[in-house]
Amino acid sequence: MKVTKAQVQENRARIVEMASVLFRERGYDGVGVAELMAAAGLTHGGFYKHFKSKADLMAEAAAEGLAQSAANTADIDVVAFVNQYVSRQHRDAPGDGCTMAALCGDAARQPESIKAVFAAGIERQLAILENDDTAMGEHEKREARAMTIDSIAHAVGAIVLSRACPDDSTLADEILEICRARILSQLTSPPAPI
Amino acid sequence: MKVTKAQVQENRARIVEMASVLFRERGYDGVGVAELMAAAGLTHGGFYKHFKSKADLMAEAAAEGLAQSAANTADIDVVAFVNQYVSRQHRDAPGDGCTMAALCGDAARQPESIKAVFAAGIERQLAILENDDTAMGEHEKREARAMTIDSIAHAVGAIVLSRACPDDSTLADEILEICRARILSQLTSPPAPI
DNA sequence: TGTACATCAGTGAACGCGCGTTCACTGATGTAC
DNA sequence: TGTACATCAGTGAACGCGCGTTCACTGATGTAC
Repeated sequence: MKVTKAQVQENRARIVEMASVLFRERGYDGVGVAELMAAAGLTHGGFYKHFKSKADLMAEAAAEGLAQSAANTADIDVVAFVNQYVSRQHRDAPGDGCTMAALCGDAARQPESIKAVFAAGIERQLAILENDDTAMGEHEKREARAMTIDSIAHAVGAIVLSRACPDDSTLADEILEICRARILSQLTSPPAPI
Repeated sequence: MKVTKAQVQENRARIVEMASVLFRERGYDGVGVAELMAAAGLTHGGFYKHFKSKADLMAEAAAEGLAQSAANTADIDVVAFVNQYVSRQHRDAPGDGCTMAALCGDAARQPESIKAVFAAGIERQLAILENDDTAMGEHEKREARAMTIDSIAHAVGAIVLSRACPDDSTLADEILEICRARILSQLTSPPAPI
């Protein structure tokens, strides 16, 4: 049962797409190759016609997830980004959410090749959010980058800590609300540079 | 080969202690029962004389790790905490480091019982760092708590993002240095309350 | 205090299970004529 | 354009492996007398 070239491409893309969602929801060890293929409407045997190994797909799925996040935030500024990022909706839907927040804990234990994908994803997200003006001087550019890095780390920390709390806990919501307010206030009135 | 009561207690404590380190280094799925027991100098068969299941040990090891972190920061203030927390040494030694930073990604996918342990650990850490004065009014207390929650989330985010980057990457160090400076500056000159 | 025996932490083989991966086979597609 | 054949994505059974867990057994400890 050979399949058209277009179908092959479509199938492969669907595997990567489903993997990027399922990995975010349950972690790299939480989803098997068979389940991944089933989610894409295929059987497990064909997996290795598309990928060298599960680790290979992990890297590609991470890249896909990070690129998707970047694309989703291409037309909004940092304030809007923080508002939608540090929210209950995002926290409660990791499969549709940020790959950094969902998988950076897993990434830390993966080979360098996957960490490199994450670093590239972070840089890409920075480039989009920095919103750097060609008129800015070197100093302002450095400041803008620092501010964005700080906001992303802060926001990731809020989501990741909040997700580690019981589903109905007040602490989980408290973390989100406090952090969102503080990140936003820091963005509008940044501290003096060091 | 029965063993003295004291030895039993000591063995059990050593299993929990080793588990708390190994889980932080490699995640809950990254270490098996046999390896855990071997690390404690025992064989895997006796595991179930001490614990109902691996999940049971996971909860206990998390509690142990969180309690240890709390104990380690009992005599320092928030500034000192941030300085040692948001550092390369901490990032590069997860086994000796913060359980929240090392395992909150895993915890998010664990049953509520383990999340409850994490929430309790966070509250405990807060109680220690808040350093609240009995002379403080309700408002100041709430502010102090908010500041501490924010700083912890911020610091966790910095470590967790930095660990997801390649070992020798400049981005990994950049994240740490920028975040440490910002957290500290926010602690010394907090933004106006909302 | 000394003796006889029950207890139970620890051992290591064995269990079923699900994992990542391999393989012989299928059959529609895409190509060569 | 029509025919013959090679290709190769997809299938599903099978592989070895390591996992969490169970079990019969051991033998020093702790207890009862």
